[in-house]
Amino acid sequence: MSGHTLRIATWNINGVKARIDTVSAWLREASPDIACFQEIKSVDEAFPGDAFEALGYNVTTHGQKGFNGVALISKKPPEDVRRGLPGDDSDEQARYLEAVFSTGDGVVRVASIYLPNGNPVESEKFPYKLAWLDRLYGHARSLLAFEEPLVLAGDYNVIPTPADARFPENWTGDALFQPQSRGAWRRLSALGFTDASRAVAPRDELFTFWDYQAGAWQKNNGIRIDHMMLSPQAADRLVCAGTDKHVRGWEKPSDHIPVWIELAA
DNA sequence: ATGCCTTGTCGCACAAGA
Repeated sequence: MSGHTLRIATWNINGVKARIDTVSAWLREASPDIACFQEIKSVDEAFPGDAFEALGYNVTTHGQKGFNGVALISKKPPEDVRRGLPGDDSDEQARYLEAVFSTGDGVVRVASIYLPNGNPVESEKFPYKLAWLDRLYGHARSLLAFEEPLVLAGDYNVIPTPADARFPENWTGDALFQPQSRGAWRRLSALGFTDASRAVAPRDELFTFWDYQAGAWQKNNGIRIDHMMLSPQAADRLVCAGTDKHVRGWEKPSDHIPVWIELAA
């Protein structure tokens, strides 16, 4: 061990154009080595990469018009960039971006994931979510064969357990808390991934999302849906984890907050 | 609660989010 740590974060920023100042302020404060963004809501050509490059970052995007879209912001340039989740060539939604980064101690593979919301459950959106979870399972299993530090980070749109919601009874009919969604989450975990936030703080609230509506933030009506899943080789290097909850109280906040880990590097 | 906010779109309201 060199004694250094690699700081990796994930944040659903809810629109990069509306969040340039907020995101820039957070990058200055948190100084992550790698940041995974979701819901950039921008095509690649319109992504304001200059603002982040001015802070010393490389910018890699996988966007689409209006909705969805993911990005990787990194102090070191990415290698082996993969855009899109394998398993369905007809899927045109930009929800998956993966790359490899060199560190002081080998490489780390990082994915920025924006899982489908899936509501309402009686619509076609819910089976799309479950199919996407199945595809993620298959791809994650294939990546585990590399036996390297791997971080699957992002907005999973899954509330894993009742402890991950302030009012779990309010979510029983929601796609985020359906038995099928939670079952798919458990199957992914059972492949051998470590839920970094829970591993470090088993009993804390650790909410990552508070709705803009009905004073959810003021009432602490939150849920934990942004997760960082670590391969065994990444989990072996886990030093600490946390959330930047104070960012939810800033001007023009996203409805999600940054979630981060530090890996020995 | 179909509501409550917020963002993006080429809008003069709407879809989507969670």
